[in-house]
Amino acid sequence: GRWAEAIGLLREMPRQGVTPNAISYGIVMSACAKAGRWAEAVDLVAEMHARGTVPDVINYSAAIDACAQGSRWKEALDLLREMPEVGLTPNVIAYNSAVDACSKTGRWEMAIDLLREMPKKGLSPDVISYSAVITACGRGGEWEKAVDLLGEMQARGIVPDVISFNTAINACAHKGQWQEAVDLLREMPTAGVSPNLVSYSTAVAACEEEGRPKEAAVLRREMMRAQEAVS
RNA sequence: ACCGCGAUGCAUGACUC
Repeated sequence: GRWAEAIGLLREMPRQGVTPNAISYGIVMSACAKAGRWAEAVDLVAEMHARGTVPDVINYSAAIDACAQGSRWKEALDLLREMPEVGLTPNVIAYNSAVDACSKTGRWEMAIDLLREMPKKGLSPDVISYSAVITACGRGGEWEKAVDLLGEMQARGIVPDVISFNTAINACAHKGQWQEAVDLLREMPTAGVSPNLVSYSTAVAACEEEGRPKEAAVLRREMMRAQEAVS
C-alpha cells in the first residue's frame, strides 16, 4: 500500500520547514488503518504527543480503526480509554471503531459492553453501532442476540438500513438458520429497506447450505428480477 | 470571517498490500 510512502512524506515535512498538523497525521493514520498497520498508527499518536501536536478525536478514531483492521482489540481499547486521560471525549465513531476491533477478533461480549457503555457516557448509539455489534454477534455464532439487537435498535427509533439487515441475515446464515434468514429478508420491505445483492446472496447461501434448494431457487429468481429493476 | 483536506458497520470471490 501507500502507507509507507505516507509516513515518508510525513517525515519529509519538517525537513522542508513544514510542521505536520493533526490533519496531516490523520491522513497518514487513515492510510495505516486501511493497510492494517496498527503499530504504525499507534506510534504516530505517541509521536504527536511527544512533538506537542495535540491529537484530536479523529486521530484517535483513526488509530482505533487501524487496530481494528489489524485485529488488535486490546490496543484499540487502550486507545479508547486513553482519550479521557488526554482531555478528549470519545464520540460515537471512536466507540464504533472499538466495537469493530472487538468484532474482528471474536469479542462479541466486549462489543455489547461497549454498546451499553455509550448511553452511560451520554452518547447515542447509531445505526453503525448496532450493525457493528450485530456483526460481532454473528461472528461469535450468536445469531439470536443478533436478531434481538436488530429489534432493539428499531424499538429505540434507530432506523436499520440494508447493512443492518444483511449483518443479521449473515448471523443467521452462519448458524444454519435459513428460515430466520429468509424471514429477515422478507421483513426488509416492511421496514422500508430494499434487499440488495448481498441480502439475497447471503440468504441463498443459507438455504443451499441447509439443503433447501427450492427456497434458494425462488430467492435467486427474485434476486435477478430485483437486479433488472435497478438497471 | 467563511471555505476546503483526515476517522466507524454487510455475503462470496478475485486482486493488491
